[in-house]
Amino acid sequence: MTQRLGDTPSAHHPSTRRTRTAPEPVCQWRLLRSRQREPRHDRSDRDDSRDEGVAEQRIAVDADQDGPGGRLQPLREDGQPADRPERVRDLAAAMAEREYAQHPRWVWAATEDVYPRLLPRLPESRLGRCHDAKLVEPLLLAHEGRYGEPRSLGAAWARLQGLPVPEDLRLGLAEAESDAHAQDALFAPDRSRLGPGVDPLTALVAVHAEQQRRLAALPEPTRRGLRLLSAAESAGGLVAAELTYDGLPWSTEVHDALLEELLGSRPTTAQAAGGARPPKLAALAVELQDALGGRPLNPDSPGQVLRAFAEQGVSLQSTRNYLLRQVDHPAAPLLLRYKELSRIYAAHGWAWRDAWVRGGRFRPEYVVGGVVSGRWASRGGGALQIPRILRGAVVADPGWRLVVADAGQLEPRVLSALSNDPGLIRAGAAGDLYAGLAADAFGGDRARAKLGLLGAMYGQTSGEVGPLLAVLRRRFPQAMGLVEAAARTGESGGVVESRLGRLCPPPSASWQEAGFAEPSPSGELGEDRTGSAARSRGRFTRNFVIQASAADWALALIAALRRRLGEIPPGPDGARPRLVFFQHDEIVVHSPLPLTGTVAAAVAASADEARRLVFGDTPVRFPMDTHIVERYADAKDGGDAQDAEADEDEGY
DNA sequence: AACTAACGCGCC
DNA sequence: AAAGGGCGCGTTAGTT
Repeated sequence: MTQRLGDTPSAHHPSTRRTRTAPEPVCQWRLLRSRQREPRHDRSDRDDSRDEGVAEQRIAVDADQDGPGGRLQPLREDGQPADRPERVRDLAAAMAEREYAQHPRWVWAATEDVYPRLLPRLPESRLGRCHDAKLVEPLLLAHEGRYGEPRSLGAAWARLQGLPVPEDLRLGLAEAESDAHAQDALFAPDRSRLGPGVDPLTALVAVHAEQQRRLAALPEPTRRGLRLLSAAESAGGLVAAELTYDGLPWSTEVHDALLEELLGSRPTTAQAAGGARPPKLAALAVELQDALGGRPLNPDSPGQVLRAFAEQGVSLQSTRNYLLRQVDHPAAPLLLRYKELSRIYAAHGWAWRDAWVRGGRFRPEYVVGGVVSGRWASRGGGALQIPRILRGAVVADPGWRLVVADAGQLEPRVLSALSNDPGLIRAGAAGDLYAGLAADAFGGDRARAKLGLLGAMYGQTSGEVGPLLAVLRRRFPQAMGLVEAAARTGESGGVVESRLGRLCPPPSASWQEAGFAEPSPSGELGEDRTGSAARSRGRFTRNFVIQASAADWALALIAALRRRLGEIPPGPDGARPRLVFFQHDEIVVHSPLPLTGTVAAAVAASADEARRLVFGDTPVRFPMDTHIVERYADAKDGGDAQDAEADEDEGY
C-alpha cells in the first residue's frame, strides 16, 4: 500500500488501515523516527513505505506580525497539544530544521498569509505538507449545511466560541476577505481578524482540533474523501504560493518581437495616453472604416459597428465572432482581425508586461478554490488566460527546459470513471476517447462524437446536438444517467458533490423563494421563466459533478507532482525543477535540462497516483500529453488534441 | 468623475 | 422551439 500526496493515513482503504493499526504503535513510532532522521533525498520512498496508523506529527505555526520569529506548537493528529508551545527567534530556520528531522504536517491559519514570507528564507527543499485551516473550513461548512459562511480563522474561532461572527466578515464574505487582503498590504496574517485579546496560536490550535473532530465525525465514505480533499487543497495552497514565488519564465525580447510583428511598434506613453493605437491596429481601423462607408467609426464600439453594418445592408444581432464569421462582407474579416489584435494590445500588450513581468518572470497570484468547483482562479495579469499566440514568450532559461503536460480529454475521462460506464471506458481505453466514441456509436465521425459528449456534459440540447444525445443515451446509459441525475437534483433545488466531496452551492435564497424561479424584469413569474431558472441550475449541477471531480483529480496531481519533484535529487549546482504553471488540467515544470526525463516520469507517475487516490481501482486511465520544449508555444496540442491530427510525442 | 452593468472574448 | 459549464479582465454605455 502506498502513501502518496504526503497525506493523511486515513486516505487509505479502511480495511488496510485497520489491519495495520492494531499492533504496537510504539515500535512503529521508533521505526518512523529512525527513518525520518535520514536525509530527505535518501528516502525518496518515504511516503510509500510509511506505516499506516502511526500518528502523524503536526506542528501549529504562528508567525510574528513583524520580524522573523514566531511560535511552534506540537500537536497530535487529533489536534490536541503534544507539548508546550515554543517561541523561536527565526521561524523559517526552526521550521526547516523540524521539516528535515520530523517531516510534520504544518498547521496554520492560512498558507497565503504565512508561506510567502517564509519562502525566501527556507532552504531549497522547502516544506512538505500543511493543513490550511482557511481552506479546510469551507469544505467542512458545506457538509454542515452552512455553505458560504466566512472561512477565516477569526470567523471559525467566533463560531467555535459561540460568538457572533464579526460583521465585516459576515457582510459580503468574499469581498470583505479580499478587501482585507488588499488593504493589509501583502502578507498580513489572517489572525488580525480575531477579536482583540485573543491569542492567535490558541485560536489556531482550537480551530484545527475542531476541524479534525468535524472531519472524524463525517460518515464514510465522505470522511475519507474530505480528508483527502483537505490535504490536497492545503497542498494546493503551497503550490499556489510557490508558483507566484518562482514565477513563469517570460521573455521580454520574444514578447516584444511578437507584439511588433502583430501590432507594429509600441506607442509612446504620451501617444497611448492620448488613445493612439499601435500602427497596424490603426491601419486596420482605417481599412475597416473605409469598408463600412467611410464615416468616422470607433471599431471598439459595438453599437457604432452594428449601425455601420446595417447601413451596408448587413443585419447583425451582435458583433460576436461566430456571427461575424458567417457574414459575407469585406468588413467582417477586417473587424475579426481588428478585435483579435486589439485584445492582445489591451490585455497582454506592453502595458500588461510593465505591470506583471519583473526580472524575466510573470508572477500572478493564484486563488486556490477560487471557483466553486474547486478550480483555481487567479488575481492579476489574467494568468489563466494567456493567449496561445503569446505562449512563445514563455521561454526556459539557458540550460533549462519546460516540461509541459496536459491531461488529454480529462472531463470525459472523469465522467467515465465516475459512472463506470463500460462503453465509455472501452471508448477511452485506446487513447483518443472521442475517436473511440465515434467508432462505437457515431459511424466514425469524431467531430460529432465530441460535440455530443460535450453537449451532454454541459447540458446543451439545441441545434445538431439533440439527436446525438439520443445516441449517447442508448449506447452509454450509465454515463448519461449520471449527468442527467445530477441535472435533476439541481433542478429540484438539491446539491451535488465532487468525487472527493466538494459540495456545490445551494440554490440562492431568491431562487428558492420564487419557487425555483427568478423574477422576470416585469416581476412576473411565468411558467417559462420558472422552468428556465430550474434548467439553468440543472446545467450547472450537471457540469459541476464532472468539473469539480476533474478539479479533485488535478489537485491530487499537483500535490503528488510537487512531492515527487521535491524528491528528485538536485543537479550538481543545486538546481531543482520547479512547477511554474498550473491551469485546470495542464502543468508546466521549469527544469534543468538533465533532469527533464526524470520530471516527465514524475508527471506520469503523479497522474496515475491521482487516478488511484481519487478514483480508486477504476480501469480509466488519465494519460498526460507531455512535451519537453524550450518554449511553451512549442508544446502544441495543448488542451484537446482534436483537430490537430496526430502530432504526438514530438519534442523529445 | 466615479461607479456599475452588460457585453465580449481570452483560457480551460 | 429551444435553453453549453466555469472563470478574469477590458471595453462601452448608462447611471449617479
